[in-house]
Amino acid sequence: MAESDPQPPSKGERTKERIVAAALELFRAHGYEATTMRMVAEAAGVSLGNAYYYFENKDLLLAAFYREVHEAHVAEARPLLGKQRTLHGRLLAVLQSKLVVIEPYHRFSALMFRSAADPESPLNPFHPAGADIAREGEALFADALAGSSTKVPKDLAAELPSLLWTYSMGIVLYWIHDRSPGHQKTHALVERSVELVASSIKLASNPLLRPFRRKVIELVRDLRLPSPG
Amino acid sequence: MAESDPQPPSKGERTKERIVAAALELFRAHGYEATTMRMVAEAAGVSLGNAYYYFENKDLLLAAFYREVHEAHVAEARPLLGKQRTLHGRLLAVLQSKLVVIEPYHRFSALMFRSAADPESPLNPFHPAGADIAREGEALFADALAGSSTKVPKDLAAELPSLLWTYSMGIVLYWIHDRSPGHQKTHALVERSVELVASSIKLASNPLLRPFRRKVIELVRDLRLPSPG
DNA sequence: GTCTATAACCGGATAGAC
DNA sequence: GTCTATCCGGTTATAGAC
Repeated sequence: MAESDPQPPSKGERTKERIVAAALELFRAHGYEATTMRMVAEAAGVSLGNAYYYFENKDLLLAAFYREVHEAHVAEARPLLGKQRTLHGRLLAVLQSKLVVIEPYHRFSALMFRSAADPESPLNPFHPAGADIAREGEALFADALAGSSTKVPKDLAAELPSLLWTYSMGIVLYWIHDRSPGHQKTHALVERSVELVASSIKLASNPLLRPFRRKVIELVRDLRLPSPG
Repeated sequence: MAESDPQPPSKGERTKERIVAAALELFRAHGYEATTMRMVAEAAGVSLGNAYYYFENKDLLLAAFYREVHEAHVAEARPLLGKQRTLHGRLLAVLQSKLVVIEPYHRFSALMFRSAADPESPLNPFHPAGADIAREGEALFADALAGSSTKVPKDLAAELPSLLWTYSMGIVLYWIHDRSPGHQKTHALVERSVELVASSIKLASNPLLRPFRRKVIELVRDLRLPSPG
């Protein structure tokens, strides 16, 4: 997204692009498991071995897919953020747009978590290949926060983006298991939990709770796991 | 554990037992991925096809493994609970004993999450095969709570076991990604977060926070996803 | 009908030639 | 960079034994 490519794409780059495109289309049509590397290779017009030359394993293709989903989320959320000034409204915009964007992929979104939880997987936020998306996700929450009318103490503001991103991952995990029609339970969860989160953030500024707040912030700060960047 | 088996084990039951035993030993020695079904079958003295007669898939063997780990956890935690009366001390006992028990399996514990996040997997808490362990985990926290000197309002007490269990899963997820020597970061997280959790529970009884507390409790109660039981 | 075995399938991944 | 051939392991089909 933020890349500028002055060079024309080399042959290899174009082949790689074809493979990604084929994979994304097949993932959308059949889901991840049902899409075989052989299918991807054939659809891209390359041999199986050649596909593996570009993508060490199938998960890395999935990472490309998640990048696309993430970018669709940003594209969906930005304009909505333009219309909201309250913290509550802005968080709601980010989360609801997320649900809208991922909705078509419910059947295989579990994979995101399968991989996100696995330290070896390129999709987990502590793996180089997955770290970008996680950081950009945090950036979106940083925006939501920065543009809001709610004043947040500095020390808290520094930690909130990653906390909110973690919270949003929790929502997605709930959504994955949500079998209610139209995933209405998840939508209810978003509406109601966003309210609580927004209240909590305001509550956290209350002087009475200051010692407690400090402890939480210090905990989060001290124990953040190193990212591979 | 709570089963009484008046019948002597049938031939099939003994075979099944041999397969589990072989699998657990191999898992411990080589990890999950490196253990093939063919190895398990051979170690158990049965054919590959026969192993699949007893265990539809490899994940179900892993479920047996997690059951064993869970029971070791209970065995470790119970006596410690006998010595602690404060909520803080009791929660600490449950969580620290958990870390002790799972320590040998760090390299392949990620699998628990891979599966726990996957709605199709027998290991996730919403799947019948995994639900037992989750419920027993909650029961352990219910005990920790019930035996403590801290008074907890009834409505909160009803929700706390599952909330605490979820919290403990969060700790395990952190532990999985923790690369610090001796997983000292996770130990620090446990010590410090238990303190915060215990304070939060006390805080939640504060009349000033009552409306907030009610909202959280109602949210949790209304949006609990149905378990397959 | 409960159990066991052999052979095969399928798909992710790799080796090595061109 | 690209291919073909092959490996390897989870899983299944199926036939027969107890």
